Amino acid sequence: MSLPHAILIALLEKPSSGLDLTRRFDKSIGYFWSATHQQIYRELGRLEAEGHIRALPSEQPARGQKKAYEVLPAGRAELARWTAASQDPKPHRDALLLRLRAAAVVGTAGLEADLRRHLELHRLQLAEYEEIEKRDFPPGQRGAQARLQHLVLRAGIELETFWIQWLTEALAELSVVAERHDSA
Amino acid sequence: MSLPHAILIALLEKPSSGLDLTRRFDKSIGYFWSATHQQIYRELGRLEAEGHIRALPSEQPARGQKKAYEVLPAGRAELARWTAASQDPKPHRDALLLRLRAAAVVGTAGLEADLRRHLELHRLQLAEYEEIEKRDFPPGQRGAQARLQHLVLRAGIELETFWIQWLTEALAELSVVAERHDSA
DNA sequence: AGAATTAGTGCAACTAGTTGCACAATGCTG
DNA sequence: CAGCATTGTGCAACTAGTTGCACTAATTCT
Repeated sequence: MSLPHAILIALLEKPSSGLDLTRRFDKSIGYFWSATHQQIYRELGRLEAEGHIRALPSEQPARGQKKAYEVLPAGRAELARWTAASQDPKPHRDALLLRLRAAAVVGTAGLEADLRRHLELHRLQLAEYEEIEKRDFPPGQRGAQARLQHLVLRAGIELETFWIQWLTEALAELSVVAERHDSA
Repeated sequence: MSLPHAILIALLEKPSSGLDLTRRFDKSIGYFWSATHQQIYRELGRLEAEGHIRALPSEQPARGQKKAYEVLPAGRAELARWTAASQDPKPHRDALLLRLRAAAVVGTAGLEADLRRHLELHRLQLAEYEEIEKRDFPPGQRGAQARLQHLVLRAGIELETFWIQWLTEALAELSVVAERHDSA
């Protein structure tokens, strides 16, 4: 149940309309909590109904009209509560690892191409993160806020780095395994 | 849509009853694809209806009776198809990173304890993985099957190692940030 | 001016995963 | 042998996330 909180964070960082949020979820926020625009609109409705956010005053409340939201004190309080509350880690689910394990029983045919594709995707993602790091977190850090945000970004960078390294290794293993067919 | 495939893998590795599967999902398989026993029973029903698996012949088909399943050729074929098919990576969702980012706006109060708890959990998980590695993959590898399985396990080990390192860093940052209050 | 495109908001239906409970069979214990 | 815990299977209801479409308003194109 973290989507509403992700939205509160985004809105605290900068009041936005639904579409603005959607765009921001395709970037920074979405890197560790993704959401589609439908989820976002639905959740904005709920958050407003609960009094956690409100639409910024604007003349046109009609459909097809931009509507920006800001966080109310109650929303900020709820976010602080949630942030401090103890939470169990959610179980991971990684289809790629599952497929590797499947390959151990049904064979590796067809896997290589997709591993390469994933490798490429991770390379792109890493490049994007490093771009952000260079732009937003130049060496010689200051405020608490920046330090924490940088910490989160570094997690992203290091995770991508890990996957790139692991996928490279996996591709090497795969070619070894394919060469000598099977012998298990 | 990977749960049925995870079950097929588990059953190919060793035919099992629902409860056996549940237990195995709490161990090795569940490390990268978790599932509750209810999910498993439901999926077993579906897989049987589709002709991908079948219940091993046994005298007592009554309730409260062990019922073991094995994979049929159609199931194996489906698993091979799925393994080879190209799949887009699912978006990540990590509440802990989200909370760190929230802390940048609403303050870090109360976070530390939970970070420590997560650190401890990852340490335990890592120890468990390393135990498995020592037991099942002694140096001097052979078959293709073992190599691939080891590769997957190493991903787990390295991910846990990453989190331990990152959380340690995060705790250090947190204490720095807390000391000098805020200055952003 | 009318047509096509784009920006913005939203509903409805579906799929996957979670939670809470029910109930039968077996074995253990007083 | 009666009661109780454990093992094993399963249904029902709920929550979160996904997919597909609909509709309005503003903008650009001819």
